[in-house]
Amino acid sequence: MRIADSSGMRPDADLTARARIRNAAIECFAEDGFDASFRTIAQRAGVSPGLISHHFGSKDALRAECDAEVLRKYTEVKTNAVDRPSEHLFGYLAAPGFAADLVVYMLRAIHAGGQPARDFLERIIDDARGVMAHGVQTGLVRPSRDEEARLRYLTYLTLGALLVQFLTTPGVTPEAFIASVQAGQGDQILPTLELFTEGVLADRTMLDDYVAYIQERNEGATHVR
Amino acid sequence: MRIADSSGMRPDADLTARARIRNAAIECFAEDGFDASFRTIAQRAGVSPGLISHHFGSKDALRAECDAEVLRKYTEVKTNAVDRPSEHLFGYLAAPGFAADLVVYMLRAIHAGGQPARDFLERIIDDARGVMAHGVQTGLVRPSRDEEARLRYLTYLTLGALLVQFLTTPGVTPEAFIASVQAGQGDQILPTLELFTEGVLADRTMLDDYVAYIQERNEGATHVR
DNA sequence: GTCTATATAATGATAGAC
DNA sequence: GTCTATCATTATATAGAC
Repeated sequence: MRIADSSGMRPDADLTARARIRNAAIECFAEDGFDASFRTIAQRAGVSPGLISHHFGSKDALRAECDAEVLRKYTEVKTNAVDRPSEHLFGYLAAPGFAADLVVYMLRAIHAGGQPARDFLERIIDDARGVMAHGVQTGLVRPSRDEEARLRYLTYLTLGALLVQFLTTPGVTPEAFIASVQAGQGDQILPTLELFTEGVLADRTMLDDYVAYIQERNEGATHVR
Repeated sequence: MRIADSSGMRPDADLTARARIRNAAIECFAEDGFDASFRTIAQRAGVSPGLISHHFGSKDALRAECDAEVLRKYTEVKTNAVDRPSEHLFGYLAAPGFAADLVVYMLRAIHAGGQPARDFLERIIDDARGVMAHGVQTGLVRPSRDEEARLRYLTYLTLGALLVQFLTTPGVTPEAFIASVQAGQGDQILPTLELFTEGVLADRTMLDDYVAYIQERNEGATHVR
């Protein structure tokens, strides 16, 4: 079986121009956002701007293919990361800035809003669902009174914090940003561990009162029925 | 003393065209983002597009004035909210969607990135600093091992969650979005109280280990000096 | 398949009449 | 101060040559 880019080399040369354009667009979108122009993308792919329109028809169509490709590679990286390290894994992760481009592309997709943002968000929540369920099962994570609501809210929080920091970091490349996140930028490890271990509120009354209120409300609703 | 818009009425009529343009721009920027065109803004202000250039010179200059005005009104609303309700207060909060425009404008500023995003972020953190310090002082909020780092991280989290939800809510007006947030959209009250009261991790070992590591590192550094 | 050249639309900014 | 008309730029998309 022959796999196109199983080596660690830059897979530019033996790809069709169409695929090169798509990959260049993913990089440009990650670096500059989705208002990256055809000229920029064409230059990176080594083709003329007109060829992009010729192959993809419209910018929306180009972006749709990029979205799909990013999700596909994201799935690939994730499943490879769960399994034991295979030969496949290194080909992707060794390429400098590749996983970074994936993550930053998804941030850009959320940033741009619209239906694609919702699709990516749901996909991220789906993945987090498995991680959280596993954490609860192994006893690492507390059970929640509403697992689904917690899952979504925690995703909003963590994804949003990443986005805010990305947007307010001046002129950073995807690789540099992801590297700084992995290094625990700005002393965030301690506050993260504090919040996730101890919370921030000093006593339980607000939570307990609200839980009691919810229970009363539900009992009342059951009564009516 | 005569105050221009002390009444509860729409303050359009007796404002100069320049001020009407600025206010219209703030509304347009909040609703459509900063790529709202001069034509859109001019239409809302009831003037011609050319007049915007004539008064403000450039779009950046217009936005700078809008930023300043939003920050000014934000300060005004905040200080009025802290003091007892005065006559001034109602004039602003009664106007439908006014506080909403302020909040959403700031979200848009973060969203657009660059130096203005950093300015607004720092301003929000500054305000949160007082709130957190007060919470710790009254015993409502746990003290942190690094108050400043926690402050910043909590701001990233909460502001980011707001931004992600705003970006992934289809075609929502500023007023509707803020209203849904105030109503506790999507069952977020419970997970928020859970997280802030109990955290999510089941035991303390990760936090305790990290705190011990930090202390060792600091002692080592002190030794070297 | 690929390029060059061009059409078309929208934007911010400018000039001059009133 | 305000408007109309226009310019210059940029973007995507298209047409036709090679």
